[in-house]
Amino acid sequence: MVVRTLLPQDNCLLGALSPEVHDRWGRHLDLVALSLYDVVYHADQPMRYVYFPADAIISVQYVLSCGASSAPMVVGNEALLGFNLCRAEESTPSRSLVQSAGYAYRLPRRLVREEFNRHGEFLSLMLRYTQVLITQIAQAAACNRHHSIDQQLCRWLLHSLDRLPHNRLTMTHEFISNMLGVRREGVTQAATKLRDVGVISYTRGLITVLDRPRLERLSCECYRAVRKETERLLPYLPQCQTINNSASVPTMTMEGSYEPASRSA
Amino acid sequence: MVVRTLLPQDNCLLGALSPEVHDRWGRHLDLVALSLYDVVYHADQPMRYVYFPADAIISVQYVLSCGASSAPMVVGNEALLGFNLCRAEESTPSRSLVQSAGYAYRLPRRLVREEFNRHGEFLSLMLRYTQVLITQIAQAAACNRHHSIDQQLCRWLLHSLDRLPHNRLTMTHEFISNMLGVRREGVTQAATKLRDVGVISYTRGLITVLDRPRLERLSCECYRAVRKETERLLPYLPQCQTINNSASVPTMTMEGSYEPASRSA
DNA sequence: GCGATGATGTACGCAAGCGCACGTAGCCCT
DNA sequence: AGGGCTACGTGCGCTTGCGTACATCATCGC
Repeated sequence: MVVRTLLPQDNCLLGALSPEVHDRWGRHLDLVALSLYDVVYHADQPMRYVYFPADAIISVQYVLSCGASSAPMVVGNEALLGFNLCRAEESTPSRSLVQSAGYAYRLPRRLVREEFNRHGEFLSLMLRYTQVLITQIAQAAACNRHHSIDQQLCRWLLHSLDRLPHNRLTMTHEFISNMLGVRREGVTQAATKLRDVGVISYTRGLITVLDRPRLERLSCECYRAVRKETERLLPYLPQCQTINNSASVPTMTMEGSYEPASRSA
Repeated sequence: MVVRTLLPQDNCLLGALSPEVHDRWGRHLDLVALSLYDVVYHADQPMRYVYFPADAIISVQYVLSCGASSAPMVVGNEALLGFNLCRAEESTPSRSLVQSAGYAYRLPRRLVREEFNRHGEFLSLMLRYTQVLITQIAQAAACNRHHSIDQQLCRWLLHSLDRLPHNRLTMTHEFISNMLGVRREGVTQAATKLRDVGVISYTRGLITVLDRPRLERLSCECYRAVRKETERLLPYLPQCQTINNSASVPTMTMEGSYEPASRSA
């Protein structure tokens, strides 16, 4: 078995920072292992560290008092988690949990705060990333309102896929349903359709994407909108090797059994 | 007729800035009139100015290609619009339009950019406001998913009310339906229920809130969650005079005809 | 191997909200 | 004053997704 050594550069944002910043942060930067469903931040609890995912994925949830929740944001190795405010060890009303197990670099928030006060490249990157985040959340909100579960599943799979180096998603239907704020059965039905036409395959808790170009065409515009904004504002990201822009057709309708029609045409 | 002279201090955020900042901005700060439904920023168009609403309200919409839209954010005199990135005259994929006519102070974005580079109090405020914005959007997303139109209407009315000095909302059902991303008829039905129990009254395009405490009790938790986070992070805001915390009951169910039940209990 | 556990498949009734259609009634303009 | 525009009211059939219930099936630990 090959064990690859992780480096800070595995987080794209860390990799984009200058040697000066790394000099200041180096010995405070810890590599920590994150297990599936670990809760990185509890709602309204102080946040002591900032996390830069290397190969883990973390999603941020807003939980309602009835227990229902949606995950309007997802963070992988393209950015960081917990920079909010950076003024004190403040909290947010959201909860963050590990969506895909892996490693992340951890840094005391104090250092990030100090870096802010130097107002250099890091601040610039944070402002850009904030804009990406807002787009991500708002587009997801519009998507929830107007698109079918089928389409939302495609979007979710693609956003997750973009943050992984392979095409296997370790997540159950149950988990996805929590993230999208829908029923588990709804996810199962949508996933079944995707499997029946050969776009994905899956077994217990493991989804394998077989035909990503097609998945992109089956997704609604929301995936591309977020992706476009991300690429525009975070130029330090490596181009995703699996994306292809061959499809000039914005959305695709499957022949026969599967038609992921929008709810409000 | 009494014409009150508007001052920069009518925008709370402008009012919270130090005299030094005002010295730098003073002669560049223009008072502009905004008419209902004016589009302040078109999607993907360069943003040349930053707006500080005095008594206008502006909502930010994410529009889908099918024409459907939701307004995940609302900005009144508590903050500003268009500070995103502040690095260049960049654009966003969202559209911003005037939800309530009035005046706003306008400033070339260049000056805001320069203020950022001084990284002082203004930056601090912006980071806090960013956090509020994210909460506002994400909570609205969760609300869209899990709460009824009845509840969402209450939330919308309250958020709008918080940004006005009186209790009259100049908006049609049609407009609200666009903001919430639902049908016009759905808004009419929800509004009728609220009127029947005496919480609001309305005529063509004008809604008057008669019983705000009750409106708050009829709203879902989402209004309070956003408000709480706003007050925590933007301490420069004046306390809303109309709010009362008398209700320890988190949600209220009307006797008889009206029961704004959550969609997923 | 084999049961326990947990993930997935499927069905049925129900309610919210949608699309559509059309009726009604303020308000403005001439 | 009256006509027209626009906003509001209301009903009907339909679809999506929800809640519930239960069946199947893969994996894991023993």
